[in-house]
Amino acid sequence: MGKQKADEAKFKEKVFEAVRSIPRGKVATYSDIAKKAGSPAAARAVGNILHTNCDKLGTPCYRVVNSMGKLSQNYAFGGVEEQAWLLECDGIEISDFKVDLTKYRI
DNA sequence: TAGATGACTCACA
DNA sequence: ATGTGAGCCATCT
Repeated sequence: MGKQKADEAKFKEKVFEAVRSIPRGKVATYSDIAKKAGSPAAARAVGNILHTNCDKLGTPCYRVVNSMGKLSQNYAFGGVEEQAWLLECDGIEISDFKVDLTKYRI
């Protein structure tokens, strides 16, 4: 029967799945991921989950940016420089550590 | 167990 | 247009 813990774990899994589902050359916002995970208001939780896991090998968390298209301000992966580099590798143009959501947002 | 934290977002002044 | 405040959800201590 539905345990609360299982539900939370599922949310986390969904978040990762959503992040992994971001096509190459595109980016998504925390709100978008949260929406896909089933909780449109869990943008904050999404960031925490990615931070706790930071599974950059299986989950391209570098394709996740905030609503302003700006990269993580806090310590992530190894610095926004790393994230910007990875995004550029995907063909996304970065300007002042920001991406054009009108162009690259899913 | 409850309280505080944070890779966010929106609304208002 | 810029700055501040409150809301929301999962994780950590």
